[in-house]
Amino acid sequence: MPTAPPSRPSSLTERRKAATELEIARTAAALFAERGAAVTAEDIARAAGVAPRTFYRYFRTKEDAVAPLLTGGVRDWAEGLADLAAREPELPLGEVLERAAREALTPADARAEEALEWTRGLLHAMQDNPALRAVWHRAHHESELALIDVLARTTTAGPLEVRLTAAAADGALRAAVEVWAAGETDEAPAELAVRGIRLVAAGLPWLTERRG
Amino acid sequence: MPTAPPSRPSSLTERRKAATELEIARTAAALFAERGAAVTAEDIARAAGVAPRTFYRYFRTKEDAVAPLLTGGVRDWAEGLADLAAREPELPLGEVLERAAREALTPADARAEEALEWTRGLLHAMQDNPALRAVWHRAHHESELALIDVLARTTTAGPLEVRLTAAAADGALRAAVEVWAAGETDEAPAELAVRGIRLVAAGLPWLTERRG
DNA sequence: GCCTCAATGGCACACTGTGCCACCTTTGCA
DNA sequence: TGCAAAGGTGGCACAGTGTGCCATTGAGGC
Repeated sequence: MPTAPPSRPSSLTERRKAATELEIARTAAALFAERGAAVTAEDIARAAGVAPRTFYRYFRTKEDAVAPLLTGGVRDWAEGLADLAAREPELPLGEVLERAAREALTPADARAEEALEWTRGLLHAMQDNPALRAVWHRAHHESELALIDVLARTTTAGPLEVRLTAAAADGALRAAVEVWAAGETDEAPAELAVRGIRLVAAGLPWLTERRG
Repeated sequence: MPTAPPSRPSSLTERRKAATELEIARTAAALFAERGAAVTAEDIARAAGVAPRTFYRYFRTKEDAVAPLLTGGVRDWAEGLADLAAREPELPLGEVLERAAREALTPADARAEEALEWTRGLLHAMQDNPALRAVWHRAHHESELALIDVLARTTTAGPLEVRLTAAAADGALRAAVEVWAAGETDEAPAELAVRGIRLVAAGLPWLTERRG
């Protein structure tokens, strides 16, 4: 999960802003994981050492505060695949999706590793916090839009096919992270995602097999 | 979209409650479609002829007010397929999904027809109203949970496969309704959904084909 | 060292959603 | 028919959310 392009050596002000944003995000994630939905924006602001008014300058809602830790992987994937699809016009789309997924879900540094660990706790906290889950869903919605855009430009598939493929591919990424976060497997998120994307491309045989 | 089991001949009080709920839902849908997100709970309440306090007895948030018109189809689908899977243990799961989808998305009466029409307007209003879109996504999240439950009980597929199938199948239903609502096709929602489910089961060839 | 500008925080405000209570209609029963 | 229990409704107060506006302060360019 690269999440940030090598982090250009920025000015003091910019570095402080980035540090504050990350501090708020960590604080919010910890509080949501610890106390569930019974956390106020003021709680987060105070614990992060900023004024409530400042908190809302960084994030539009209190749930949004966890986005930097929660949705980085999805964002990276959506951006990465658009780039890759343009850069390698020969590559089948399935492979574009796989490579971008592997890159986005393989932690590249300590920062990305930490975000992935927070993701685990946040996905758990979502179980009984709809507003928090909405952040997750919104990120995936945006990734779907990006996918629809790429598919519409690079295939001749019809509207249903395009939207369906976007939903299924994004669903594969989402399922991979959710299965990993639930502790239902030993595989790494990146491996799960690649496997999921291949399944989607090849078909789901247990839907056509006779049950019994 | 049956949405309501034949509507048992209820008491006066119950019929009034149902009428009030529907009136609020219609009012909310009309206001959201007309004015976007710039609608207050008080606006909806006043236009529907109830007190704000009463409004919040019917719905937890102002966006939830549109749920009876927006999410009926998805709910019917999720419930229908659980029933059907149990009732016809021989039927391949793909066919269970298809039949339930056809039933849930084929308007059964004027009430269902109306709801489907509102759905169109609401899906459009969602474009610039994240809170409204969250209602849509939450309904699909619940449908996914129902699907995961059915799949876990009736197949031997692993955790990734189960979650992935749930995401893809629900995604097919969602894509079908969204494509229809966007006016990108002449097909009916039910036909689109069935076609989508079959695609998911059989695989998506344009992901493996070489581009050009 | 000064000047500009952006980040911060305080304040007021509209709006959201809920607990509590008082009222009144419906409903069940004598 | 009369009456009491039950439940729907609405008013009120209140904690919390999110934003516009303005003063203060510290960083970065000259």
